Amino acid sequence: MDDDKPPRLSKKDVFLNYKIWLSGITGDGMIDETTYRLLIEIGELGSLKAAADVQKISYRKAWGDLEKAEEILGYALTDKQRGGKDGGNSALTPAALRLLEAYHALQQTFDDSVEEAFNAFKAKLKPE
Amino acid sequence: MDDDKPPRLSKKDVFLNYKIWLSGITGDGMIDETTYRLLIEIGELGSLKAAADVQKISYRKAWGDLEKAEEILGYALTDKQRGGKDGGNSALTPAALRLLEAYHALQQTFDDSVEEAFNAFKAKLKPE
DNA sequence: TTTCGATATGCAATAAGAGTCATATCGAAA
DNA sequence: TTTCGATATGACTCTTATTGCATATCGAAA
Repeated sequence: MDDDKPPRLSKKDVFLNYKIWLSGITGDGMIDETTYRLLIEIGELGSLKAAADVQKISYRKAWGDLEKAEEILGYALTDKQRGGKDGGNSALTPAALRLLEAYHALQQTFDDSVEEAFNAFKAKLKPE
Repeated sequence: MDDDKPPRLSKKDVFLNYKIWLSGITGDGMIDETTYRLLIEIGELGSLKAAADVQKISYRKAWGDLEKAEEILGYALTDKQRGGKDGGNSALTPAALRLLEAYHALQQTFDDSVEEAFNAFKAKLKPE
């Protein structure tokens, strides 16, 4: 009795959104999806500036986000070099790699439980 | 081997935060914790203004939030009366009651899975 | 020793969201 | 038919976040 019609999008469809982030006790600053992706790109491109460009956020913000992230955790996420022919570069620390992996797992867990919870939600709401 | 030391708070402790919300396809407006609590209070107090006051948000915002919520869902969450001796009043529709119940269950599911996921996260991060 | 481009950082300009203020509308009860 | 207080809504102000701009610093390679 399970019909497999593809779920049609109606103008009145409702979606569940969520956002998770890490913070320190002060609540000042956070490590969220933006920070996560920024770090991923830094690891990939070896440059904070390049990572900021790819993520389409200002270098100013990217730099600040990274600063906050390291402040919250209390340890460095990147090794940064200034100067040199190419102007400088940034690389992820081993700690950053662990963070990314753990954060990714966290997101995955959420994605899973979100879908499940949302299905239950819609089922409850359905009988208009 | 499980020592029951109360978890000490260090300046470098990290906390997991999350937020969930419902939205329509347009992404304009949302139904979140604020809306949820506002509706609860409306049901309790029979007045949007009173609910806004209790929640310590401006009537302007409360009204707008409610407007958006109903727009997203495509049906009324409140029956509103203007005029009369007491100036008017608001009451929840049966649909609103269902929404609140479903939303609450959604939050509950999250609260549970969050704690679990975060514990796993911290365990992964621990081996500094 | 000059050069080049990324890192580093302050600060003014903007944009987005929420709050404040003002004002209109409504209708049961006095 | 006057009154009172909540609903309704525009418009402006305030806050906070982000962008944008300017400017300094660094150091390997040419």
